[in-house]
Amino acid sequence: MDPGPLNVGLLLFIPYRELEERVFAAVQDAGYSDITLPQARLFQRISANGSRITDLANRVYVTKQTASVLVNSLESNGYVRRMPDPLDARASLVIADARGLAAAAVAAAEIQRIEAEWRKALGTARYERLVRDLDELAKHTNRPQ
Amino acid sequence: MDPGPLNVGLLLFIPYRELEERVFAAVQDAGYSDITLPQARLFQRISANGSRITDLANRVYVTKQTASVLVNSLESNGYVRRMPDPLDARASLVIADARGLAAAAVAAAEIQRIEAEWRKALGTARYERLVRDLDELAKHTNRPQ
DNA sequence: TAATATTAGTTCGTTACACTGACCATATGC
DNA sequence: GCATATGGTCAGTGTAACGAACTAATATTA
Repeated sequence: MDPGPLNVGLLLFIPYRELEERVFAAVQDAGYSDITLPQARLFQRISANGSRITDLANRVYVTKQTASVLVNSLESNGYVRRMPDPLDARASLVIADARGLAAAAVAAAEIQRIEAEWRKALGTARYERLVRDLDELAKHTNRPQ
Repeated sequence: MDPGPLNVGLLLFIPYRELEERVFAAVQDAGYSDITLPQARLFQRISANGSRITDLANRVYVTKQTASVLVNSLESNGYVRRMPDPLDARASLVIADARGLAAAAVAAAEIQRIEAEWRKALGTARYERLVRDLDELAKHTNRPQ
């Protein structure tokens, strides 16, 4: 049952998905059980000063229709709110609301825990280097981040 | 519109998803338009000597019911076939079929192209090091790979 | 400044996906 | 031999994904 050598995509995917799974479980266990994984994936891409639907859609790789639906759900449950974009009356800015900020704190704490594990597994220097290289690679993609 | 500093999860996600998107588009453009992204994600985890539904479900992070549905679709379109598992009469092995192998070749070619770009962007030594470190990190997760 | 084209976002309708629960068949342990 | 665990499917439901069509506001250009 040897799956064969893993390509780069899978090598990126495996730790990514492991982290996501653990963080999402931590958030759920902390009482935020009315958020789904696709909603959480969108939520974490919202910037502190608010993000437009279209930007979120691009970051998450979904259509703006889908992003709109996800934001509606998040809004219904108090994770985010919409505010008018002062620069463009067509647009609105999605911004984290109280419940969203509280959930984000739980997520951040779990990420810290996982990073500590990974540092231990690879050694601090090697881990820090990995993060820097990933950052460089992410910059190289021409996506809106 | 500064999204703030990106956590490790996102740093892994961004290049992963970029690669996936490009590979999937290449496969579609090559005429394999009857495969969906979730199906392709499962397909690429099938080992050369066949994989069980349960193993695929674990690798892809879906339930075995979902994996079963995805395999059915892939089977209908000639990407995979099921064969009985000689070691366990309850199980069956999912294995790539002709159309699946042809599509996989297209995917592999596109991955090579992307890796060449990434090597160029980071420098060969740094890129090879990154891949090794990712491999180490993937090994550290206790998931079935 | 009036006509035209773009862009931001929503609504509608449809399909695929993902989950839980329940179930059958085979294996395994005592 | 009987209880229990495991591999897989079936049924039912809700969410998420898409394309197409639409409204409203902004840019563009004549």
